[in-house]
Amino acid sequence: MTSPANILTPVNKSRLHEEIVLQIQEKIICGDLMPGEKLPPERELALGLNVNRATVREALKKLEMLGLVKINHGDGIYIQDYLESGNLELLKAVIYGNTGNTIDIILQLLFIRRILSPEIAAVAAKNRSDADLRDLKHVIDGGESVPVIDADMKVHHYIARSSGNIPYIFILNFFNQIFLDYGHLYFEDENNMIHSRKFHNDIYKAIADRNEKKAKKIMYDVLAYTEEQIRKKIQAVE
Amino acid sequence: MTSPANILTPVNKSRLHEEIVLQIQEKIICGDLMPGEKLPPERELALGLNVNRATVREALKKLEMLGLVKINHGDGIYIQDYLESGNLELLKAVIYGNTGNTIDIILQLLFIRRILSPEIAAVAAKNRSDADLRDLKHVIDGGESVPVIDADMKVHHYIARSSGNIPYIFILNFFNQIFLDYGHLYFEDENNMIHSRKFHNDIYKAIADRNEKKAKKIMYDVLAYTEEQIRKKIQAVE
DNA sequence: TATTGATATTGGTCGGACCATTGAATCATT
DNA sequence: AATGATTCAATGGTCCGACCAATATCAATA
Repeated sequence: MTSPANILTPVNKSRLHEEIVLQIQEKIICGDLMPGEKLPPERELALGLNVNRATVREALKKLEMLGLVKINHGDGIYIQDYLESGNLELLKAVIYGNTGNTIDIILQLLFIRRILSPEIAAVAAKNRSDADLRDLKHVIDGGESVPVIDADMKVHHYIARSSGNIPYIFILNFFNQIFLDYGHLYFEDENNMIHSRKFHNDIYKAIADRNEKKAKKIMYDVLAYTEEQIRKKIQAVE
Repeated sequence: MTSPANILTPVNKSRLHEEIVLQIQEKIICGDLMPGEKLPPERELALGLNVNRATVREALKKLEMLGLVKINHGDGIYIQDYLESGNLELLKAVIYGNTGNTIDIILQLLFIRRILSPEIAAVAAKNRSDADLRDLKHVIDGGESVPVIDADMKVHHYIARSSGNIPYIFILNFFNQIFLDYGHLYFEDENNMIHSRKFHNDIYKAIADRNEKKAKKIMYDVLAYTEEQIRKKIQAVE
């Protein structure tokens, strides 16, 4: 389980424009730059940041995509209200930033998942094709060779695919990206690992049997359990 | 309601790099470019597309953010499996593209909203502050002067804020961006407009009274109604 | 007063250069 | 033969300076 790679933390080989993104992002999220405010022109920004204009532009492009700024050709660059225009990519920045409310957001994310995923599991039980079922089985049969957290992510992914609900697949991608970094809070406990393995088998059976209600209940139970475990873990830390 | 602007369709003043994004995006989504495949180097792409390398880079930057490609310094650019790495921004491309499944995705989106939003409404009734309530009232009191669809979006937005659930706010932003373009399917009917106005008042009262169950039910009912109306509208078209 | 048109500002694109990282081939060491 | 170090070519990242294109501003005009 604890492979050598797990004790290492990736070095920060940030690109230059990434650093600029972070810097401006920070200022917007913490309120130094308010919605409606106009940013200095690219040329000035480049001068002030002591980088080339092309680099500034790459950064601005990303900020625009995050919903943090609006770029108007011939006019200028304006700060947007990210609560109205921000997307889930931006939420990552909020989570990984040092805004102090990371834990709250994780719990809110778990709440959303607990509401949404059981219903999707039911749809999956109804709509799944035989090919879907085979993919799901393949993941579960991977067994002990693959880390539980990876298997778990894939199980959810294939359930999503089975449901056929495209938007949910993309929302789930976001969940998974986050839980990749915070999943250890749950999976570092041996009992929870066993619990999840059992969940994988149980929900597979329910989906195979096309038992919608059972799939829904199994999904709800495991997510409620997960949520509770993480809550406890957090409280223990505080 | 039908202001002059509504009968006009915005001219396509697409930036050059946007066009490149669309072109490559299309090839990836339709399967011409498969996951794992390596894209030609930037210099070659620029040559082939007959544009400057800087322009290609801006396009690639966006494709990377959409989760469509992975850029490795010193190595190259690889196509990713967007079903595993794509985010909601990419979903927009799928919706507005000509993949033929737009309507299905809209209905799936409505499904998710119907599951999620009532629960959020309940939380909002519990957590709302007096300031939240004032904002909500302000939108509703805007009355006939503002188009129903705008008021409706804002009502949902302020309910989201009242709930305090940050991730939901960002997911809702996505919903709203889509419904801005497809909301006419619902709001072009006079009865539906009246229905929505009533909904605004009803849910305001429930939230003001901190009546969680009522807020949840009111939200569920209106979303179920909306969904049904849009379903009918679609079937009528076909 | 309202419209038009010139001008300045600002984002978008260009071409060409050099830097930084990676991967593969080569060579040296054991 | 296997392993590690070196070199080199390919490729993304950054830089510079120039010009194009859209927009805002304001003076000139009807």
